Amino acid sequence: MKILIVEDERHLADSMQALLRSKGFEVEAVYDGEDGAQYAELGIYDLLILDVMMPKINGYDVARMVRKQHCNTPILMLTAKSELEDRIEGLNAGADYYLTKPFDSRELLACINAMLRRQGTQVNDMFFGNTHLDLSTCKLVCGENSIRLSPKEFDIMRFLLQTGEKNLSKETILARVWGYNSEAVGNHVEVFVGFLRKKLKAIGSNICIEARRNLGYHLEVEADAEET
Amino acid sequence: MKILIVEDERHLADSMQALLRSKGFEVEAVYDGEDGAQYAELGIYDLLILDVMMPKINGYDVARMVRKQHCNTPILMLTAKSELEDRIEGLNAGADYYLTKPFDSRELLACINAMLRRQGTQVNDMFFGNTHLDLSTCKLVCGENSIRLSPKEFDIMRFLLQTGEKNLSKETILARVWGYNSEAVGNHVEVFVGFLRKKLKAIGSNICIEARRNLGYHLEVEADAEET
DNA sequence: ATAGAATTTCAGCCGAATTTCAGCAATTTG
DNA sequence: CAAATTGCTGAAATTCGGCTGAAATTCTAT
Repeated sequence: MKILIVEDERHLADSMQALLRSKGFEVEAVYDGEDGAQYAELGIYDLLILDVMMPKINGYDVARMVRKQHCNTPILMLTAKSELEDRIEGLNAGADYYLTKPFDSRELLACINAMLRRQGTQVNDMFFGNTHLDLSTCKLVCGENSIRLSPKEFDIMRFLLQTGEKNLSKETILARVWGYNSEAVGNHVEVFVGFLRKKLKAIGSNICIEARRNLGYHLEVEADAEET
Repeated sequence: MKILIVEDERHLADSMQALLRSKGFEVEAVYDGEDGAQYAELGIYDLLILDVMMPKINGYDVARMVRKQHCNTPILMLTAKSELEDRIEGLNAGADYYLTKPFDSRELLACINAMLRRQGTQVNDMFFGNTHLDLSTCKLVCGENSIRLSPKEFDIMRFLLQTGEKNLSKETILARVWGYNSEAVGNHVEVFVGFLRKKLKAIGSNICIEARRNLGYHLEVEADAEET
């Protein structure tokens, strides 16, 4: 579960980061709107926390930019301003929730949980076709059979399950699994997709990882009954 | 878009109902928690607006009951209480948003829109005749049949569907699909139009790609049996 | 240190997507 | 009607991204 914090008050950013880490989230933080927009648009986060008043680009505009990229990661907006107009502007800019500073950490957690719950980000197992991924043991399970996934295999499989039939580009997978600016290249993804396909087959899964040339990968249930 | 209001203050319920109706929503209202739970569990609404303090069953419990039925309609909770603990309880009970009374009608609309926006499965399809193009899977669909389009086929088909019956010149298609200054020539378009015609036929579509000598292409619905 | 697992690297292959082309069909023009 | 132009089509050729197996390297736990 990956969360991006965009907040220029270092102190607040750090304490939120610590709080969320302690709850088991992966957290990254950046400190101005420009970086925020750039990272957010990668589409690799499960949740964005945006401050409104920030250097370079304000939170409303970051939200609008992100939405314009057809990236619909849930957005929690934070602000010291509690004026009605601000809340409305935030929501209309694409935010999903609006929290006024100062806020209680329990409230932050409650609304983060509400948003993730809504987004359908699974906490236990993720299902697709006749198969599911056990998040606590990192195993792919299909009926009686199961097989262990290596860390990277697991990350990729989870990401694929999250987006299901929607397309995931290699670049997005690289950014999420190998990190924003790593050396890794497309072939890495190809190799791991190969590993996953082999393992899916080994347990008799009907999940296919389909490639769309130049676009990326997505899942499908093997049953293709479409011909002339 | 169907909304259920559960609110015991008649006056407020009525004015919300009027407001939302004026914005084009279908709205129903009930006036206590028991009715609320019963209606909500039908699972036919796109959004629930729940008051917290109500006769018979309070809003938190209605939310919990609804969620327990695996009904995950988005819930907007309304309350006069603005205490931290209440907000947290509401969110943890399954609410998606918490609005404090009295609220501004514009804020109500903004957050309803935000919730519906999130809920909305953004399935982008383009229709023509008996056929549609699924933009997320790049498939042409006609009734039970569907067929995958290659990237260039997809681009051209989408462009044609966009302009529909209006004429599209080969040059325009070349500029759009192959790029402003590419080597591609008219025959490229002809070949791909051929591919598309074959695929349209294969799925039993009634869409025709008609050519107008020296002008270009446009779509038409196949008009059978009208000859002399 | 060592075995075993996980990841990276790489070269060659494969096939879908695209391009090319030649010949035929249809339409227009003189 | 014949000539000229434009559009259609099937088949062959080409290209390029994605796939694969094997070897090399790095990581991890004992």
